[in-house]
Amino acid sequence: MWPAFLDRYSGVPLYYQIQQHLLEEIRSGSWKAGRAVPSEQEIAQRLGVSRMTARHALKSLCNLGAAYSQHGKGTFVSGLKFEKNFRQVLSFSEEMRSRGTRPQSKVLQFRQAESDNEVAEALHIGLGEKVFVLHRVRLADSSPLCVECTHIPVRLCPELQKKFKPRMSLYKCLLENYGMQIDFADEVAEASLATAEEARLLRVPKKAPVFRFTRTAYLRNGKPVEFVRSVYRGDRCKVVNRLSRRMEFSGERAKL
Amino acid sequence: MWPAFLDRYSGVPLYYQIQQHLLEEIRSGSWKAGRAVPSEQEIAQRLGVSRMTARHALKSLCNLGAAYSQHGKGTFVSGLKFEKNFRQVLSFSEEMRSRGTRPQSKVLQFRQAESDNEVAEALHIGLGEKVFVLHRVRLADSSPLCVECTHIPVRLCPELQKKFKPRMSLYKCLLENYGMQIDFADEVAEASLATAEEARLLRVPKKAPVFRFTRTAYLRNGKPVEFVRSVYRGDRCKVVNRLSRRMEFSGERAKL
DNA sequence: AAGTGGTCTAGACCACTCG
DNA sequence: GAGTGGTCTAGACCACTTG
Repeated sequence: MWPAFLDRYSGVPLYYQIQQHLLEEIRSGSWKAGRAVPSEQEIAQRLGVSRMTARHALKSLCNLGAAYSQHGKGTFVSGLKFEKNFRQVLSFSEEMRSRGTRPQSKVLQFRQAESDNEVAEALHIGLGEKVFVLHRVRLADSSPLCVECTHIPVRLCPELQKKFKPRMSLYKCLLENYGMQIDFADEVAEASLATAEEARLLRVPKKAPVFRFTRTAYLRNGKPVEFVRSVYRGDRCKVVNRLSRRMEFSGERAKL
Repeated sequence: MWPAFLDRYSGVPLYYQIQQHLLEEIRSGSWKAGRAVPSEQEIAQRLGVSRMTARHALKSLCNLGAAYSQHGKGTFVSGLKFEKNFRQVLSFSEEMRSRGTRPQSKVLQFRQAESDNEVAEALHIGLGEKVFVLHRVRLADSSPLCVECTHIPVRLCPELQKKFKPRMSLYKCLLENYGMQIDFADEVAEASLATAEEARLLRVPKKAPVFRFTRTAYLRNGKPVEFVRSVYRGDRCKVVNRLSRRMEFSGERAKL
């Protein structure tokens, strides 16, 4: 069926090479939705790996959503479209570029301030603790898309005002200067109407529909590093999400 | 440190018993954020299980977001709050009950129709193929929250009009009569203003802010079974999401 | 009965981190 | 160098599905 494509000396994990190979068959459309993927035993025999390694490859494939397993039956190609944009935590610049539009921003303010109640709670810091406040208008292809107000504890990145240049990506700046990598974020969206001030900045009529977001971004260890309030033009953006019905991620049964 | 709590004859997987035990320590607050969780070897030795089983337990704990691993350092308690409502695919009834409010709905229409372009594409059926159309106003504590228009292919559940009673949960009906269990859904939200008709049904002023959703719900194998258009009152709901920055789920490196 | 995925074992070598 | 997680092996038994 397949040639032996494994390279045992490349340093790339075997299970990952296998997963990528299977993924390629699925993405290319060679294997239709519902078709059985080779079983653990078949992979193990054909490729000369242990069954646990074959299993690892299949499980990782399922975790990607490309396939699903049924106890006693087999593992099957899922009917998902891969072209879909799965939503991720992207910085504004990343998000715009991934859509093929040119990101820009105009800094309205960049100052230190004391955290208010909402900010302190979101960032797990004391009420009144110093935070940087970065207030920006964000543009896509030279036309305003949103107004953003970012809060970051001063304690986490003391020299930020010197390190950060208006043109650069804030996330890149945090990573390169402080080793802080954003891993996930919690976001709350509300449907609302633009205030007079917002309407002016966004160049929309007063009381135009807008999204009002708050977002808290975390490191991998769960520590919050950024809290953002933003207002997006309703006519220029949609919020896309994938909701899971499973309580767990990869086949676990835990109740949280 | 711990007594031997494993029951090898209960039928409950060992890794799962271990995971639950660790989770309990974390949820109860006995183990603070950042604290090292027992290592794979330590668990294996103390509980008399193989290292792979201990590893499985820790990995599943990480997949839940309760901990995170660092190569060469250890596994640590994450700083996440568990009380947070992770968003799931819930039927309207489930979602309302989970918030402690009483769900109701008023059926405006329940008929067969031919799929339009958007419906056909979302449900992967032919243009014009028969679908059930269920048009409802949804109430929470006797006050209107949203207007919903659900589309389901007739082919998937031919007798639905006989099986479904206005008071029951549609998801429960699909599960009990057709064995179809919704597993996940893709949702698109827009910020918009209520039309005159919507305003009347929702009992809000004309041009009040609303969310406009479309939602496609899928089975575990990726087959779409339901497409919903809905309009929610902006003053009575928020959209909460957790965004991931990882491309993968459980530590994989695949690019999709 | 045969094939499948789910769990488990008892080892092994490696890369990484830290003192 | 000691401890950690990441990968891998070659077996094993089980529960589940299907013919």
